[in-house]
Amino acid sequence: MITIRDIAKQMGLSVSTVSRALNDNPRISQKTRDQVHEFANKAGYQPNYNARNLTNKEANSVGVVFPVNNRVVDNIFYVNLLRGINNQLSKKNYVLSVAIGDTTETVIENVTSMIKRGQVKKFILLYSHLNDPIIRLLEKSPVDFVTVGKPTHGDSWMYVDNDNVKAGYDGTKFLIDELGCQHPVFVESTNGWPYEVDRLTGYLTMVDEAGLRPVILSSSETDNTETIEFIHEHDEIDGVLATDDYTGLRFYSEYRRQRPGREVEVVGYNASLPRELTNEHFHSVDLNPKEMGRSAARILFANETKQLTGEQRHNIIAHEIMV
Amino acid sequence: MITIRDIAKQMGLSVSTVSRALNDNPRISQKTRDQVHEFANKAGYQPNYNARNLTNKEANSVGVVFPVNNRVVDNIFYVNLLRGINNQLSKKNYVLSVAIGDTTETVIENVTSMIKRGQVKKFILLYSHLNDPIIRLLEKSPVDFVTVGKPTHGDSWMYVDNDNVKAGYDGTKFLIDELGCQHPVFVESTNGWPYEVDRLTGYLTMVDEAGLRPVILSSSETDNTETIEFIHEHDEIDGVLATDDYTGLRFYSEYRRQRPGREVEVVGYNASLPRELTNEHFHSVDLNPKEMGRSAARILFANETKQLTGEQRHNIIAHEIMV
DNA sequence: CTGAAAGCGCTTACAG
DNA sequence: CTGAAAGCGCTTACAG
Repeated sequence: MITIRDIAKQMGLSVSTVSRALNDNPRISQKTRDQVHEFANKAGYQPNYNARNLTNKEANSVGVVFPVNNRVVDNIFYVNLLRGINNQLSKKNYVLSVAIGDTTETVIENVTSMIKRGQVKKFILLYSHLNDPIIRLLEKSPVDFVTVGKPTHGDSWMYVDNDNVKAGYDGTKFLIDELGCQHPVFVESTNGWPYEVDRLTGYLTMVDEAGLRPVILSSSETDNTETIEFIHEHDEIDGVLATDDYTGLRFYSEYRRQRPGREVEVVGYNASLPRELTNEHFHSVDLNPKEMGRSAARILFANETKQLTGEQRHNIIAHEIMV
Repeated sequence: MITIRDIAKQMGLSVSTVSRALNDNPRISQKTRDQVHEFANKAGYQPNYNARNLTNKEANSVGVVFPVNNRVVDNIFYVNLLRGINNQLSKKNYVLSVAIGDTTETVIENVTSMIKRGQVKKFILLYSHLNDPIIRLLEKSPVDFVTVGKPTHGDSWMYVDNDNVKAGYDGTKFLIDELGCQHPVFVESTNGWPYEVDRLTGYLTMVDEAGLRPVILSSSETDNTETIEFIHEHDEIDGVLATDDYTGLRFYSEYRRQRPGREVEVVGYNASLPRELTNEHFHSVDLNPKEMGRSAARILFANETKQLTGEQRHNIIAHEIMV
């Protein structure tokens, strides 16, 4: 691999001049800068980042932390986040380092060594859980981080998120206005994730605006007796706003099993199911994870240039209903 | 962050001695080594890898390359590969750097800079495509790499894979022996991936052994008229061996649509669908991606210690039928 | 506008 | 068994 020293020697310049030229230091004449850049490009020069990071006490790497547990259907969301993040990192000559493991302990160790080794000073968490030990660790470390999903309360740290109240509202509106539902039920998981609470708020607002009656079902992933009971007790249901596609599809399957021949319209979230696995009664709100990833990376870099404050410390990404 | 120099000063030793002690150099007395290790541990010392890599001309990072295009359902497979890979990398104090992008050009650029910057000297490709430009690039670069999936022909490079002939055989056997199918059809994608060819071989062998008649359907992802025709022409079909879950579920859905009230048993591959999205007639062969990831990383490190040859250059991971 | 020198935190040949 | 010194490839204060 060619070094700055090689360039200097071949161009009859000093190492310092070449370094400054490559970094576009105004103290070097425009002419020299241009010449050096051209030479470097032709020679396919790339700075050795181990050296550069060592001198600058920097790290051209962003640590991307996966949640410990995740469901099969969520993976498309995470991979699209990766796509968005890396899209930005490449431009900045940064590398995307993932921290992923089966237990919280493994991930903590992983993250700790990334920091202590001086290899990572910026992190993106692909989730935002209450009392998450990784978040606590990052808070007291000399690093920057952004979560995907807002903090459970307050604006304690930087994040990207969707407007989940609006996403709940829009999904419900779609059920009522576009699909003609008169009795949409809100189906949530039993986890009580913050985004579920927000989508519920949006649902309630829209249902109220439409003069309809709200109905809520908490659907356990392991036990569907409650769901079955619910379906039998609520003959009127003609639409479902589910907090995610998986929950929606679980309800839908059970519904079809319990009431053969009848239909409900379903709106879920995440665009996480291939079209072929569902049918025309199934809709999804795409949260645009790729854009969320991009945005997360942008915030991280913006905060480096100049400490962000208030509103600048988070970004809300638009969602889109996939008909 | 504490450095080797800090330890040296505080222990009244020289920097060289501390360095050697930490690297367990036998030229340092066991006693000193122990003392240094203990001190370092207590102090939470972690070597600065930028410095270490610079001196050793190494890179404690493995580049993990995602395929450019992938289907929604494949992501669980990739994320599990990541889990397995990182499980090994953590032990070796290596970091997992992902290369992911929307176009081949982006990914090539990504990989090229990783190499030229001296940041990555080992790669794992999460796929193995014929005439893949990334593979060609890695072949002529001074790096090691392992693919997930065997080369299209020969043993040109290191890889991990499943025994897909056996996986095809076992899946078919399961349909016939356990589920009592007499007319299992082999459903493949129109891509002709190498693993599909192998699974077909296994299918044909088993069908032959059972004295049954083989039937093959190539099912396009975009146009299912052929599939529909096929279903109507083949009244006898009572089982499906699909080259992946997605293909299997697509066929199943179409089958149910075309022949309401009738059932077929389906065996797919990859364990990529949540249980709730399918039913008791749907089965999947789990290819154990996490173990594949682990194994890929192991090969990479083994090859560093001592150039692997022949059989050592690949690893076949066992599969398992999820009933 | 350009250069010589020091330093980032490591490792290792050379010396004792 | 231990240490002083050079060097990995960069950047930047200091000097001219």
